[in-house]
Amino acid sequence: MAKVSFRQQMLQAREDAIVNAVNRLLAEKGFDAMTVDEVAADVGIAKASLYKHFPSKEELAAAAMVRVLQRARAFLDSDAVRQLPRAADRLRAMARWALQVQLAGEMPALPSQNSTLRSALLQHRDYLDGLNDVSEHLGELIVQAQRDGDVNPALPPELVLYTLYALACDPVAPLLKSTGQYDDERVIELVLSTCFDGLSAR
Amino acid sequence: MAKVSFRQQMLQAREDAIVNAVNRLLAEKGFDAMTVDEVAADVGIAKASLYKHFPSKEELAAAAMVRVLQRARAFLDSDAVRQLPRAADRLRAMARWALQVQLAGEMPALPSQNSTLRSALLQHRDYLDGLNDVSEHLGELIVQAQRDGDVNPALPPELVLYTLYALACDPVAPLLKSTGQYDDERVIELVLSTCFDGLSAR
DNA sequence: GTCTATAAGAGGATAGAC
DNA sequence: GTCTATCCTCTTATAGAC
Repeated sequence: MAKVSFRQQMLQAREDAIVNAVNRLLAEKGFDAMTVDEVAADVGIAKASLYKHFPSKEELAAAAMVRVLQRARAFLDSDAVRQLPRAADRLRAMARWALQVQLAGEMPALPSQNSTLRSALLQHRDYLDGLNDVSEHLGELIVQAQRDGDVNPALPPELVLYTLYALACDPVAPLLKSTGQYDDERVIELVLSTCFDGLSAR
Repeated sequence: MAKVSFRQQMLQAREDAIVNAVNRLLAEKGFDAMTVDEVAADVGIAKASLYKHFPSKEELAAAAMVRVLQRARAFLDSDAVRQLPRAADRLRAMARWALQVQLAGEMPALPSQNSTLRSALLQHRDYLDGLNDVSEHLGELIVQAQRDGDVNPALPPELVLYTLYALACDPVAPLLKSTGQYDDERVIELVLSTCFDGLSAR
């Protein structure tokens, strides 16, 4: 009994290491440029061993996406967020979190265009569940923030949702950081400002 | 003399057709998913013939990027834009133009991450010249709009520039259009609103 | 479950005839 | 400059021994 549990722990640890590597590589170079050989080398095992854990490259990417969605959900449920009184503050905290993850090189990037990966993900139960879960949670916050008069009620909630998702993938924050003029915190403040307050003067 | 000119015209027309196909395919599926075979099939010539015109896949993509930058520059120089009194209005017109091109499926998409293409483009004279040309032009408009008090002067001009570039590549507008609830014009108005006025209520 | 070795195929690029 | 046919590399995926 204890032996089985131990083996499962080892298995879990190994798969965590794999997903970590995939996550990092997806953030760094994207799905197409990431090769399974690289993942194997990064984890330090043979490629064939990888395929014992995950049946395809698409499943590898899906696992990374599922995990980042879980992280997002966990952050939404965290005390740090729930203590914030206004829904708009919680949305902003979420956006800040996504930018932090992105600047840390841990935001796996999917091709926004149609691809083999996109169609694979759209049939992936865990991924869809995770995406729906986060989207519904955010959707409620958006509607609430609009009721509170904090988020522009003239905007369709889907637009607000899409805009927040886009924030996490946009190259703006990394580009701004790459100029070397601002530290991470300043970059995040600036990008949040353009997103929530717009480019126009107020 | 006339014969040579005619041949050059034919050559030019053929290369235009190629760049058109590349542009459309880049917009539809991106650089990695686009194959040279597809381009050749789309143009209606053999792949080997393609390589007589452009020496590599990267050069094909670069040609498409150069042309869209030329189109952007031409729009900036057009009467429709120059007649606008305020720099901020000209920036908004530019953003609107980019969204129209994107919704028309004519905005070639580059991988924002590092890739073979990115390094190739960074050594491509015509591309860099075109990009600098447009960026400088936009940069002047941004600074002027900030002086006018129309664009938030607290934002670094590079951030405004990057944000405008990101607008043209973001999946937000196509996604919103795909819901089928809004026509192109409405989608563009909504996205422009989030970009310039932000998500927060004013 | 881990390895080495290899199959299988896609896709960028080229040879050579016309 | 256009074609057909081919090369060759890279990459996903698997076979089979341990």
